[in-house]
Amino acid sequence: MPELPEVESVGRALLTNLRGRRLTGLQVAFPGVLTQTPHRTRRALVGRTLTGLHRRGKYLILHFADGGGVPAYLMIHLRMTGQIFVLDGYLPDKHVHVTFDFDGLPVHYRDIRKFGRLTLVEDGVAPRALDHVGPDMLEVRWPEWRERIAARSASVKACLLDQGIASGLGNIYVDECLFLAGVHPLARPCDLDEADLREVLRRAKQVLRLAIRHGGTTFLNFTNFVGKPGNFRRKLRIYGRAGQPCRDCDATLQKLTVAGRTTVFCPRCQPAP
DNA sequence: AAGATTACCTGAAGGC
DNA sequence: TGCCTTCAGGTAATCT
Repeated sequence: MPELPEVESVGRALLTNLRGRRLTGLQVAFPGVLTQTPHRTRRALVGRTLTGLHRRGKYLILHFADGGGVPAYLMIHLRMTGQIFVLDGYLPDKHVHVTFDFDGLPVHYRDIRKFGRLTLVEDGVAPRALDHVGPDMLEVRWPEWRERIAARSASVKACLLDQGIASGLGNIYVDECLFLAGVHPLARPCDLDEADLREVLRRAKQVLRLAIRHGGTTFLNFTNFVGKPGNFRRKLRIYGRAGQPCRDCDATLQKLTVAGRTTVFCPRCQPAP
């Protein structure tokens, strides 16, 4: 399940391998993952050069220029099962929906559950399409964090999953973050003191940076640009470990549903609000 | 009007 | 070599 670190990992590889390359073709097997028709997408992008890329939360924004006019952008969100990769001798299966031809180098978009989207932005203002997305979690500083979250009365877990408050965390890293911060997932930000809110932000950034260094987490089917799984899974402190002992205090980790998601926490390290 | 719930998809896993 | 149910979780749309 790609969250910020997995998207970052894919983005870095895309930039390294494709910057300066010209898009010479675009094959679309399943148009549903595109926000515009294959014809329009092709017309907007084919012939242009990939000149840059940036990431906000779980979104990747690819910059395409043609040496003069208004640049075009392709915003990519992998949602649950999206993958972008290059593999030597790879034969696309039924889950490969789009293949980019970068001057002879095939780049595949594969997505088993078809939740992901490739959004074409032609007017040169890609950020406007991200207006509903909050700042990247790694960019948020304490004063902004306090302003955005302190008054909330939803569970802190729901707030961390809300990409409009800050973007990048998903279910795995939210649980890791709250465990490290010693904060119960059902606690409400409006009831927490500033030290706890500060700690939640600090731990969120810490776990994201650590996961980036390890190439992300592979739980089901995340693979990086060259088809390799991430290495962070063995570092996970509690995600997927309900019923097992806490690595810090030996208490039995518990499971409950918060904000509609499976949630694991330590009843001793994260006392009930 | 914020917070909660459901729809979108497919595949894996478990019960019988 | 089956059938059915449940689960996985990011986001948009829909509810209360």
